[in-house]
Amino acid sequence: MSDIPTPTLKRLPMYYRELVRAMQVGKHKISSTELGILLEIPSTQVRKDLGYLADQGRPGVGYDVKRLAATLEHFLALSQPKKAALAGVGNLANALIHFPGFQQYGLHLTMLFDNDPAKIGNQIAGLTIHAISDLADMLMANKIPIGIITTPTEAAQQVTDLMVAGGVQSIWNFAPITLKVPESIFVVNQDLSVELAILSYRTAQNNPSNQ
Amino acid sequence: MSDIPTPTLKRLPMYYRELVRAMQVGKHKISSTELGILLEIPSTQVRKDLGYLADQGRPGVGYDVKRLAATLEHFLALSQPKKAALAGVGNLANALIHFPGFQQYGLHLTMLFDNDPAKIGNQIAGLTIHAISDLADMLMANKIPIGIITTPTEAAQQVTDLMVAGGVQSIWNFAPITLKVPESIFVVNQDLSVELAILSYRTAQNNPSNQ
DNA sequence: TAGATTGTTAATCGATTAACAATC
DNA sequence: TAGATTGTTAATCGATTAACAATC
Repeated sequence: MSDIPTPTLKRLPMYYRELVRAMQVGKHKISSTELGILLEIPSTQVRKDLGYLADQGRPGVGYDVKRLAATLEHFLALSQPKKAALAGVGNLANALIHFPGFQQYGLHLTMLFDNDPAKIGNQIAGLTIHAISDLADMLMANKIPIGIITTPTEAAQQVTDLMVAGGVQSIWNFAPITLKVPESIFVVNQDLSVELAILSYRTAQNNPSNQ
Repeated sequence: MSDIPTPTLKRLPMYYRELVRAMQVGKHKISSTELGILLEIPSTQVRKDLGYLADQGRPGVGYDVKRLAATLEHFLALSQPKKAALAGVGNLANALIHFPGFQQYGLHLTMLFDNDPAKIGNQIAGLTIHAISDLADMLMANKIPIGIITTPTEAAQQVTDLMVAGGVQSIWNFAPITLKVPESIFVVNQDLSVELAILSYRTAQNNPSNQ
């Protein structure tokens, strides 16, 4: 779809983050070397990455902090409001509902779903919890483009199918399962246990046998 | 340190996950093609990845599910208990404390820290919340190899320094910041807002102007 | 002008994929 | 034996890094 390399795409939000920070301390110009030091990335790669954007630095001077931040904000569509619905209202959902990053990145969590009768009808942070059986219809009716899955693994595929039927374009999946979706749907897998396993491996490596 | 490629390392826990699932349904043998279909990975890559392990498949037959699972469990050190301490007891911490993956992957959350006097001394899931000022000493005294950072961004570097002083070997960082640590410390950055930004970008791509 | 820094081309590096002989 | 599947070598692909002329 796009021809920007995935590794580059993942670094763009990090540049954005540092630019926002630079703005906050009143910095006007920043060089690829400075950005590189902040993020532990070679300056060549910073320049290459930023080359994918419409913005341009000035030789001998660097990049205009404010303008580059605005370019990234636009490129990543961060200020374009995007509605999201979440299914599976447990502890993780609760953390996400209160996650400040959502507002910051233009995601508006507007609907919650669960299949536990004890939860349906309750409110969290001003949002009512609806029945999973209403998911597809409500998503369709409200044109929600993003689904977030924080259900148990067993329910994840079924909920995915409902979200797809409801017309979502992207899914943020926290369940440890490879979801089957039509090709046009974009899925971000956020499987915390993959990271846990790597942490386990690296820690044991330093520490071959004990504790 | 190790010579296993990072992309391979990230796929190993996924193979493990599917093997556990296969065991649960009583499957004894599995081929690289089957694993590949489950995870949407070419079978060649599956074989290449599994080639880094001590286990061997049998031509014409496939891999022994139980044995391969055990090999992975050992390789990733999942059954080797590893103590972890967490700093910053907010909503995200609460989700992690109740995350079932921890037990499953051998991580034992044994200590919580916060600097809010209203929280210090309280218990969550049987764990007492301690003062940040005690962090380094308590980690050192209890030989905790893993630190988890769920503090606000502003506190993350300071808490990191204390964890490093306390002797941790690995850090799981949920704050959106590139931590400065000695080279020997392994850091997993779990910045949810990076994924949010990518979700924002891909969703807007499908949907150039609205919602 | 001298020094700094960009954008970009070419070289390098490393991971993925294709192909296939060996094995069950 | 015929069919299936492995492990591995070689080819391909794509990302990172080095180098440097152009620009401020």
